[in-house]
Amino acid sequence: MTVTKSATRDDVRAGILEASIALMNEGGLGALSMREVARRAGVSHQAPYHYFTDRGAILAELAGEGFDKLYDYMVSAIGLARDKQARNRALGEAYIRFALNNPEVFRLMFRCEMVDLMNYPEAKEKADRCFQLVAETLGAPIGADKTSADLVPVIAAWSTAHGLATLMLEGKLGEAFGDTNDQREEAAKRILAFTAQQFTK
Amino acid sequence: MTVTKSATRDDVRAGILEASIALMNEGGLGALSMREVARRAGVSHQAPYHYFTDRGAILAELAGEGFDKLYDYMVSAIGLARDKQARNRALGEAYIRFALNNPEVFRLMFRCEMVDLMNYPEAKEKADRCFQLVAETLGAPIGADKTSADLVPVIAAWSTAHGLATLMLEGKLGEAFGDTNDQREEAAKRILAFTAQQFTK
DNA sequence: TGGGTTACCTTGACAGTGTCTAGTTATTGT
DNA sequence: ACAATAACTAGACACTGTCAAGGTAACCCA
Repeated sequence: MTVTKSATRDDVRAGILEASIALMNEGGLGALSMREVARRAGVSHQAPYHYFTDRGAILAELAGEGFDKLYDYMVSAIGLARDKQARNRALGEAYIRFALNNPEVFRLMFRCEMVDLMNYPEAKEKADRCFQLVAETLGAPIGADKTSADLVPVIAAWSTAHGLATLMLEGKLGEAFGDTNDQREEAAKRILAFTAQQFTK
Repeated sequence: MTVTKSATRDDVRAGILEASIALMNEGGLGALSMREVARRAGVSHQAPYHYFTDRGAILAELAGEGFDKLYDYMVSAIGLARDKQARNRALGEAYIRFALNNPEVFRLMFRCEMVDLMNYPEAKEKADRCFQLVAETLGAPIGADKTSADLVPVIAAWSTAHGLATLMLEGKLGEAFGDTNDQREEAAKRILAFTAQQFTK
């Protein structure tokens, strides 16, 4: 029986991730430097390398956590919906809510030069899990691979939600839709509703 | 009458931008460092600061050029279309073609932490020009501001095209749609066509 | 109980970066 | 022709990611 003495390995690892998240949320991804992370975690500037091969590995871990969180957002949103149409709408709204609430992580998750999922299989699995959930919720055949024609509607819907989230996040729609996340989310609902209405006409 | 001696001011400025573009296209935005730009342009590491206040100003200039180029893509695509429906489709396709052909510039144009258009009015104007073109082509009332309900369809369509471009660019759709730009553009056409077909049903 | 292996972490160094400051050269207007 | 100004260079600073080498403490097996 090993009694925890001061800081176990896992504590250090967790501290590093915690510091990374804090930095990211405070000053954006640009503020997340290995040395500052180490400083915050109270370890030497080289300690993080014992847990993560390089900066990209930390980002990949954070992105993976992001995909898990997105998954949770979507699952609980779907759970509240009664019929198929409500589910579809809830899915898109959850996607955008996640993006607005976690802008930096969202960026991380969808920028291949920051986190190339090819190199981080466990993060890729989490991402794929999200995509599967989207595809199945929107009614694609189970296990349909991305080349299938069945997925055209899925990708179209995904693109709309993703594009809207991105444009809002990057301020390309101006502040016309409000400067609070609640207002922007409300605007997003209207736009998604319009799209959905066209689809089911 | 000033005879050009060796390299005029404008030449140097142009050389700096040229080197910037080359670096960006070769190694991505991360490879675009002030010092490397200067090295390529054959000037001291400090010379670029005489033309651009900082790294962000170079990026803003490149982004501005990007918006101009996007504008051209869209205008010439619209020109070839006969009716309204064809114009709408051509617009979205041109948007995606631009993104696929100029991935790095496209990223630059739509990432506010890299180029905050608020700080670069002339780049912002070029961006607004693009948005106006999109809005008017898609049939919004002339001069409608972004808060107007008339713009809901415009933003919905824009989101779809932008999201699709982004997801493709970042490799989130896998290589299922092919690894050449032509193949991907073809796939994008199918997806946009599906969306448009829903809208006009 | 002792010795060695290993995981964990530190310190030091290197090349690279953006940008400030100061200095130098060239061009221009009068 | 001369002073002012623009264009450019050189040096320095603090910062970055990461390699290399060293140290320390825990564990395993005799």
